[in-house]
Amino acid sequence: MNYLDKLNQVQREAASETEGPIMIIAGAGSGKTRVLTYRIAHLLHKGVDAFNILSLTFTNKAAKEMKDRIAEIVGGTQAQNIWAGTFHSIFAKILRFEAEKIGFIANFTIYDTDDSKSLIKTILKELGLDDKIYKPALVYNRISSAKNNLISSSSYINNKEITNEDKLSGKPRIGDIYQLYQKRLFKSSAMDFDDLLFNTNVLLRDHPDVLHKYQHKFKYIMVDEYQDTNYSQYVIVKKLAALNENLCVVGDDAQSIYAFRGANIQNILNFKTDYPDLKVYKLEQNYRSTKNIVEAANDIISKNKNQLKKDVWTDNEIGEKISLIKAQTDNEEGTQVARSIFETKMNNQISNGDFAILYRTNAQSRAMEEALRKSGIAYKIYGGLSFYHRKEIKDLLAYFRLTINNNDEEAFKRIINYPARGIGQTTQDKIIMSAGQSDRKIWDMIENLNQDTLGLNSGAIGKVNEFKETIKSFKITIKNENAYEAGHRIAVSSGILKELHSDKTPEGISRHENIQELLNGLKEFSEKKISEGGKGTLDEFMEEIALLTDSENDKNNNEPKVSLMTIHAAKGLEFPYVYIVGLEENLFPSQMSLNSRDDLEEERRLFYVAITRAEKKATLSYSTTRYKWGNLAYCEPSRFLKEINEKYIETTEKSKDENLSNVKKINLENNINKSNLFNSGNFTKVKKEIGSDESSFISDDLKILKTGMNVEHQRFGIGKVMDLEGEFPNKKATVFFQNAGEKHLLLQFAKLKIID
DNA sequence: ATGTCGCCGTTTGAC
DNA sequence: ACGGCGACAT
Repeated sequence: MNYLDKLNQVQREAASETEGPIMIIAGAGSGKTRVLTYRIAHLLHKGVDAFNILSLTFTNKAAKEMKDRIAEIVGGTQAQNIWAGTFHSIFAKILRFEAEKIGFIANFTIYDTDDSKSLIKTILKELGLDDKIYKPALVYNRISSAKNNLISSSSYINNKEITNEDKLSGKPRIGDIYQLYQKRLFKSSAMDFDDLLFNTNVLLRDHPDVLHKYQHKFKYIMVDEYQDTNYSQYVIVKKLAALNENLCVVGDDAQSIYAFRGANIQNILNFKTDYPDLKVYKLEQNYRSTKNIVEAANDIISKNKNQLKKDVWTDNEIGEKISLIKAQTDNEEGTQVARSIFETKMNNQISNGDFAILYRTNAQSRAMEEALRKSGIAYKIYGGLSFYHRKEIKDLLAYFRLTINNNDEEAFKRIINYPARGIGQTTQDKIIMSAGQSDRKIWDMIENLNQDTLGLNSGAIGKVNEFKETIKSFKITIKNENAYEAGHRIAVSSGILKELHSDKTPEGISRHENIQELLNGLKEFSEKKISEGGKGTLDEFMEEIALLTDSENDKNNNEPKVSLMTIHAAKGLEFPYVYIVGLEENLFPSQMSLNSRDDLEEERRLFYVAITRAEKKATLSYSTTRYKWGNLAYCEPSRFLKEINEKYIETTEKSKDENLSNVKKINLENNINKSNLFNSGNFTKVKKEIGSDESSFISDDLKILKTGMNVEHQRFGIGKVMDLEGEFPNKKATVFFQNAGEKHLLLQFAKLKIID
């Protein structure tokens, strides 16, 4: 049987049109992965060498799955030779290979976001800038977005428009920070995530021979999720494809959800201008979901102004309507979702693996997790604080990093005094600051401490020298031993294992277990590499894990589990039953997105992505209250709920009763009784709600307060009471409080002092 | 130099 | 609720 027979007409055309520039606009669930897979299989079948194919995917997991499926179709091991992976991993590989061309060493370190922010903090300290004004996260974003638009630090500083913006926002020195930041990265032989793309651009721009080499190598290029590429990625692709122009991009503007990190929807829209003889295919038939889901999703996305015309439809059954769950608290939301999963599972005889719970922010996972655990439902959380971001793991990895790359400043800072070896802040500052202000690299300083005039006492010098010798001995270790042996030795000799072993708190034990797990991972890695005829060194291990994300690190555990993840992480995945939780204003859509139409439209696309993950049924839920920053917050149902036509939503007697528009709001102004027992200057008490452990306002408390009253809040200081609103019959109420031009929602009464 | 306490800001998303 | 950080004590 011909493998192309498994595709519909348009899919087949798109898959078999192998030459020239092609754009595939693929609606949700329209089988784009399938098309890409068959397209590559088709190329191989036609005799194209696997080494000439470059496939850029959104996750490494997607790349791996694609390779496996291609191998199934065409057979043989050729599929493994395809260059497939994320932009970051593919170009990191190329950059290591070509490192010396741009002045780097091949085993440069890749800084993650934490490292980058930490470096920014160091620089702020050196420049004497206030990190309250120059918030590291903000500075990082600013630098990141410059890099993603291929603006170097010098062009940043020379760009009037940009520097004016910074001046207006009261942060005129961001350009200087950027410049210093790059200098420090370079001195540390390190690149951050954005540098992997930026420096690839530098490499291809300044070294025509290298460009030619890869243009010839990558005769066929495919880019998945093209709507989420940024300018820097766009230029790379454009350059690489310039010779053969066998470029196929696949995307869906309706699923563009990464504008916040520089993704540029224009990349799709401009594609036609770049390639006039472009062929465009639209995949509009959805194979994934029921009619109900497809139509509801269309309904949602139609509220967006900016989009390409597309008509997604399906031949599938009508299916079940969307259910709505209303809860009183975030914990109850979890309980109801867990109960619904349990019931659905029983009624349909299906497994945990058929369910996913999707949320807007990682913080929401907690309530879901608890409820599932109580119900005895197996689950797995994807994303969040990934394994490799845990402190203890980063600590041990920092030893690996510093051993491999002695100039890795962030790794150095992390472990120079961990476990404690008597090298205090003062000593560290002297070393790092003077290395920072001179042109010398960290390791150069360390190697020549004795002759230095850093003003260190002999005790400190001795201790640092001891540390230096330790790292030097590790260098020999990693040359002679495989990743596991070396890793284990370092974990022991560094004192990390001992340090954690002596910590008998539950956290300490868990940290110790994590280290053991990392060592197990090293063992697996070494054994696998050795069985493949390689060495399985620690260097290789570090290269592989630097760009891994948690979802790609899936343990091959066969027990089916409910998947918990953010909607962003769910991109590209599908599940029979999908629960989208926390559909509340200021949560989804996120509060941060309410300022601009573009941001709100991105949130709406995110909702679209969420709902189109569902095959059989989508369930939406929201809660009327939720803990936020340890306080109870009152929540309104999300505007997105109202945007779905009611005909797609299941209305039971119960939910009719609690209809969205029915959320009662009573202004308590007229309920306030002036002749209350209240005495000025007192702290009111936290009242307990019956049947729950929440502390919150109840209407009796509210009788004391009146709009316009001056009150002192422990956190926010002195301000005025602005609004009082409550919801009966729950007798809960919300107090808005204004001070210093900011409006706060007060959630806890405990620390409120009434002044007059 | 190290450890403890209380205050502060934090949370959109992630290669 | 929680982690990071500065202030302060040991």
